Amino acid sequence: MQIGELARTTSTKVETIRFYEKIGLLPKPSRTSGNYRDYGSDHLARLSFVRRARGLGFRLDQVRELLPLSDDQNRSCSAVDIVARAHLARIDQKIADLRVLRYELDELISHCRKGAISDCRIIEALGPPNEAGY
Amino acid sequence: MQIGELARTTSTKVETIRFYEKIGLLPKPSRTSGNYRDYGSDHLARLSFVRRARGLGFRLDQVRELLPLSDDQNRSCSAVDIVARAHLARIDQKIADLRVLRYELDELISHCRKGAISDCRIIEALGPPNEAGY
DNA sequence: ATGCAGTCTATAGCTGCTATAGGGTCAAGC
DNA sequence: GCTTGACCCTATAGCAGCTATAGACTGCAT
Repeated sequence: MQIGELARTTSTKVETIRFYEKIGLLPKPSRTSGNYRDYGSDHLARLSFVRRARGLGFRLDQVRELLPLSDDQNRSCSAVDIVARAHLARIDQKIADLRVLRYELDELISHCRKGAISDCRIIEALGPPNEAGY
Repeated sequence: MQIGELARTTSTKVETIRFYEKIGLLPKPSRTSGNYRDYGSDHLARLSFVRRARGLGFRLDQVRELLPLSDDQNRSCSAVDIVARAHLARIDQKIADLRVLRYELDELISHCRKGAISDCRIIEALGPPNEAGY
């Protein structure tokens, strides 16, 4: 299986696969006589793992943490659980942050609509501390 | 006012201010005899604007869009409104995406807890499409 | 033989900073 | 007058996580 096919089956760009190889996230595959990368099912499995983990928002260093755990199926669950829970906490924090942001922005927009054209609340709120009180 | 003071009053790092200047987000200030940057209230106002907008999650190119609008107070509100609403929509989308993510991850974790040590659902779910059905 | 899709390496670019190296400036204290 | 220390200067490289480019080769069909 050459790189393009692997890319298609995992919805990954070719360059990304080569990038993962370069940073050691994917093992170097064997090469054909024409120096083309030749992948097997083990590469597919590993890349799928990486992509799924990335899709769940894990950062590359966390994926790196999870990878060896995926190898020995025994006793790994608790270790995985720790990483996953930490990640969940970060996601919750991010959601909370975005909600605050959303609220603030929504406030600004609704004031903008109500206000006269000449005094835009958004612009005002974005001004310096001493000019626009907030 | 030199750069350190401007940095402190706007909670910005000195390097960030110089960076903003380099990319043309802040106008070049005059220099003292010793080649130190010398800022005035206009710089303070503009940097405050940039930082507030960034704090609301606007990207730098959006801040660039908003900046000229902040200059002419008349007729700008609707233009600002458009940018702000687009930003709000993106935030909503991001929150929705994170919620889906959160749910998926939570599912995995709870199954992991319930399951036996040897079959970790998280690892399983991260496997390739043909090995772990999902 | 030629064309074209696919692959190769190496390198630079993206966003939004942050950090480093290696120097200059300025006010205070001895 | 000289040093110390805090501040400032420029230029450059680095971070994540890719993405894009240049310039060359391979492999298959016509």
